[in-house]
Amino acid sequence: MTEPELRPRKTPLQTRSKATCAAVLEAAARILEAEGSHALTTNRVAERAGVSVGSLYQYFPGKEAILAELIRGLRRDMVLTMRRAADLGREESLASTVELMVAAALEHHLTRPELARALERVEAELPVDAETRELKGELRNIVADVLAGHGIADAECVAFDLVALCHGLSSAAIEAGEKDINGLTLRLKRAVLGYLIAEPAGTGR
Amino acid sequence: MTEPELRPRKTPLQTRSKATCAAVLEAAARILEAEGSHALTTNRVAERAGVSVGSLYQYFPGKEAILAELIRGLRRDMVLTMRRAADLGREESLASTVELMVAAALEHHLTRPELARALERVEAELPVDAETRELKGELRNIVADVLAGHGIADAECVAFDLVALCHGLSSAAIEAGEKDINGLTLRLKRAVLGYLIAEPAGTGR
Amino acid sequence: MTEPELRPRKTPLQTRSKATCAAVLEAAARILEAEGSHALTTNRVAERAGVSVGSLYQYFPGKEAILAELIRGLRRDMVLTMRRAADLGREESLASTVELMVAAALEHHLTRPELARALERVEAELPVDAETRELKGELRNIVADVLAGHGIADAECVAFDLVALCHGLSSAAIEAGEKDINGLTLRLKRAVLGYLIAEPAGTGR
Amino acid sequence: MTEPELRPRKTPLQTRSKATCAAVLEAAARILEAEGSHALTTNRVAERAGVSVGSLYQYFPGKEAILAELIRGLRRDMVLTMRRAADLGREESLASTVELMVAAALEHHLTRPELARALERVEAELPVDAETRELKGELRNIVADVLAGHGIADAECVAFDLVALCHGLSSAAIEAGEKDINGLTLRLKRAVLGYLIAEPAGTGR
DNA sequence: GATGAATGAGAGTTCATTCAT
DNA sequence: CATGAATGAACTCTCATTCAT
Repeated sequence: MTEPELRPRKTPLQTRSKATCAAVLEAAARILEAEGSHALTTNRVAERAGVSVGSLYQYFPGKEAILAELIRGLRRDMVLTMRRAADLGREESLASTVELMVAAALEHHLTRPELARALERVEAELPVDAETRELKGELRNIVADVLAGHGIADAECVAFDLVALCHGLSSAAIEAGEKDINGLTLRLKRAVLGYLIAEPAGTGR
Repeated sequence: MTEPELRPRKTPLQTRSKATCAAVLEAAARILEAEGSHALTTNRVAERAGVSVGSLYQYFPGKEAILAELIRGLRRDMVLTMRRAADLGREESLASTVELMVAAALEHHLTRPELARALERVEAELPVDAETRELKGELRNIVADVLAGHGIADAECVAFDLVALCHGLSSAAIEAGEKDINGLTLRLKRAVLGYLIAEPAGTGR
Repeated sequence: MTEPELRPRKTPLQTRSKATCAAVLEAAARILEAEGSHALTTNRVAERAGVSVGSLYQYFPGKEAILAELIRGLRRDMVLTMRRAADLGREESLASTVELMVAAALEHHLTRPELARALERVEAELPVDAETRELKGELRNIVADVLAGHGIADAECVAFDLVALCHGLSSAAIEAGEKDINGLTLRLKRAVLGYLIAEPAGTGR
Repeated sequence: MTEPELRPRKTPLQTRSKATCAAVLEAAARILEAEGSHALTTNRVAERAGVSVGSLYQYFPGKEAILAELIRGLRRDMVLTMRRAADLGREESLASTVELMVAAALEHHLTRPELARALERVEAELPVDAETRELKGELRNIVADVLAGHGIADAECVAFDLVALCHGLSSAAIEAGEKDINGLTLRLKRAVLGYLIAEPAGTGR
């Protein structure tokens, strides 16, 4: 099984190329959120992007590469948003910082919920490329750093759990059609702070 | 867009039929966990099941119906396991009951982790059929009943959150290759009990 | 290209067999007239006939044989009806006899119009079997005999033309949804008598 | 029952496209006349056209659309031929005009008899598209105009009958292997003029 | 004889990708 | 470089026919 190339073919420097590239990505995103991944065909993407299939293949080695790039884009955004939240919360109480970060995490599900959902599913079926893996690690590191800064033990593992648990909760809520974002933020905060407060179980007796 | 039929075509009563039907489902499951949903073609399923395509179509109106049936099977198992756990914990402390139920939830991710993951992704792309929706509600009801029995307020919403959060956490952990099941159980317990202990946020000052 | 067998497999003598046979034919007829020949599958015919596919194949060597039998049935009816009309008109004027025969011809299009149409199309795609060919000749002979009895020259050729022309006219009218059968009978009579009156062209100058 | 699309997918403007399109139609015609509609499969058409199936589907949404296009082509030809005949006969006697038009009608059966027959059968099984219906009306209008121009009453109904009757007669003759075209023309003329001469029946005592 | 589960060749159709223009 | 016509492997699904029960 030869892994398909997931990187763009060339990093376009010229203006026109960049525009084409962006148009392709945006077209793919729109199809993905409107009709799901089964409707994403290269021909349709090209058409929607106002570009010929040939041109599409000029910039992306294949369909998967487009998806991979969309995923990287989303992940980059997440890392950026999260880093900003972490920075803002640097001098704050743990509770406040958690609130900021939870809001940041939610943002990702709120701006283009269908796109986020679709990409998540796609991501699970695609071989993870190096950059994506790195970005995921980065995200957890940001959280871990914040936790460590507040003296929380075993920050890395806790960060992992908190990210996962937030992800599960917000995905489910958004998918269930939850509209009350404030309420959802509070529930996420409760989950996070609860986890942090609860004594690491297993110590008991 | 005509929704594809997701129910099996005939419920086989004879022995031979039942065997064929089961063979198809098992073959589909195996392909799914070994190669992912993109490798699941009706011809391959039939071949792997040692059955002709024609026979496959005698029992399932299409690929999607096979997937839907696998999903229903999994969900039925989950409900059963969870109900058993809830019953066992009837006279126990909240902490003990949580432990039982968390273990039950994990079981589902542990028996055939890849299959569970694949089906989850597939489920998100498929139109949900009535029975699946009902089974999901049932699961939350079981949890909500337990919570209510322990005097927890707003049991339904809390049940939703707990199920979602456990799901997120265990999926992520299993996917990350976590092998220490005891440890994972403890982390899940911590998340659940933490959420329950934490005062419903937003009340603060 | 081996011609498929178009004769029934056995001429059933027992009562039950005859019933099965008839049920199959009637089921096929019903499907044909309600949904067209593309919907005529052996499985559906069997089901509709309340018989197993196996039994169907006991009496007919294949799908085509069922169709061929239906065609023969229709042709036999036509010959019978037409012979009766010819007999009735034996002592009558030409005009009256023509009226009787035209009515007889129309009957065939009126009792089960859709079935007649469907079978006609099917017949054109099927290799003609001996009996059908004979029946068609028979029909023309009946007409030719009547014509000859009225002193018309070249009766065989004229019979051919009259049959064809009536067929064309009534098919088209029925297909166009004509409901006024009396009117249609008059038009057919006009066509037939007109043809007979008109001097064999080509003799002119 | 969703009606299949019968219009071509794109009207090809470039030279290459037009060639492909034409090749497909011609291949389909050849298969139809040589082996009948049951042998007309998209793969075979493509192969015979020296084109890939993909290309075929680029221009036609399916098998039926190819057939529909062939039918439209034939009908267009018929209308053209008939109009020309009607124009030629403008200053002539009724008998001469009839001769011209009868010859025109026959032409259609003579150039590619098998094709014409096959398409006729197919047409009866296909949902009629708008253009085809229009062309059929057009044909009758041409005839009706000629008749009206010669002072014939109820020209539309008569036109309908004449077209139908000619169709029936020539189809049957051609199918029966008639080779004497002059003779056939005379018989058609006799049928038409006879119908016109014969008093509209039903008036008689 | 009757049954109906099983068969599998083959039909229709799509879509990622290439390449002549 | 851009274009979009062409490609064809692969996929879903049907249905005439057989044969073990």
